[in-house]
Amino acid sequence: MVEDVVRSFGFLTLGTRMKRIGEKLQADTQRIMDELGAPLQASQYPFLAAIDRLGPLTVGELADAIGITQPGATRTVAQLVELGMLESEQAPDDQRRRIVSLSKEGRRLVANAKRDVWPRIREAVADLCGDLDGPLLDQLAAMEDGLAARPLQRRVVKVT
Amino acid sequence: MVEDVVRSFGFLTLGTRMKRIGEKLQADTQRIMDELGAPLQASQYPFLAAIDRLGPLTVGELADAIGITQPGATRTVAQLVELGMLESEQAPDDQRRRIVSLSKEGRRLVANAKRDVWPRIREAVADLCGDLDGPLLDQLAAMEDGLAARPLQRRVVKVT
DNA sequence: CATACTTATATAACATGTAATATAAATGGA
DNA sequence: TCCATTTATATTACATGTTATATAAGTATG
Repeated sequence: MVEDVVRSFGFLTLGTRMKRIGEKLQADTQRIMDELGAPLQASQYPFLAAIDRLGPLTVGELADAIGITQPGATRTVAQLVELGMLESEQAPDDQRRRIVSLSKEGRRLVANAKRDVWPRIREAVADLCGDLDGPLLDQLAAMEDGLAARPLQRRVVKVT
Repeated sequence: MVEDVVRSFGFLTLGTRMKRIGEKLQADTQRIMDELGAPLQASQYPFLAAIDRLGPLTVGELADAIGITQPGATRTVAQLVELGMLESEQAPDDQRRRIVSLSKEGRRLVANAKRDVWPRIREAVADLCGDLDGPLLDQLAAMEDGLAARPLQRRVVKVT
């Protein structure tokens, strides 16, 4: 076994390390959703959830709400419209803006996810890091060790 | 201002959020390095640092040490060889393995970075989150607020 | 009111990760 | 020893973020 230098370097490589943990969490989350029959990419759900929570939003507002750049939001919105989960229409007063809202199927998907999928993911992540405390680097180490010992999939309450 | 839903959703979107913070840290780190005249991408330094710390490594060992997949390591090693920072040679006993080591210029770059760049980055990140404590989500919020208030670049001790 | 600025979205080029698979070398058992 | 399996690296296709820039619509000023 080779030493994990990104862990050893501490604050110097914190960005790399947080990105790496985030990607691992997203990948595990994706597997949980696949098992539960959720038909989208994990990265696409924040768009549905944001509109479900805040109501119809423009592309720029979605980018802000999700914390990515506008071109990223434009692309994912286009994918979700293509998949029939979102609808977008020109704003009546300002032809530059596009108002993005949930389609009927999008609303159905969100309702199912809220009932069957999101609570389980929340619990699994809480199982991993809900009780953590102390310095940041220690918590990150605990998360990495915890994921290695038992990935998120095995922390999900079984579907009966 | 639109609500930051990734923050609001807590554990449900933790992966997205950690990835987002990691990317921001990397981007800020990149800017610091650019200002300090370090000529590589932030994501390439872990390769140099790993070999500096552990000695010559194979591609697979580098991937393990840095925590990425082997194809990612193969690509970055190829870039750094192309840039003249790394050298790779076939292992004498096993023609499949490539032993990757620092070139003369790579060693010079690491020496400079260790003296002038890495300590400053470490300090800047420590300034952001060295004193954090408590639950993970609170610490992440503090990091996001801290970065928004004063990016890493402005936490670097000025070069005299 | 025409022209210059600003704003919202789209597009292009690129960075950096992944998974799946190809290729070549080493290894082990009939 | 030969062939099947395993292992190490390379390649391909793709996901998802970025920055820079184009385009089109709104706004404001001479």
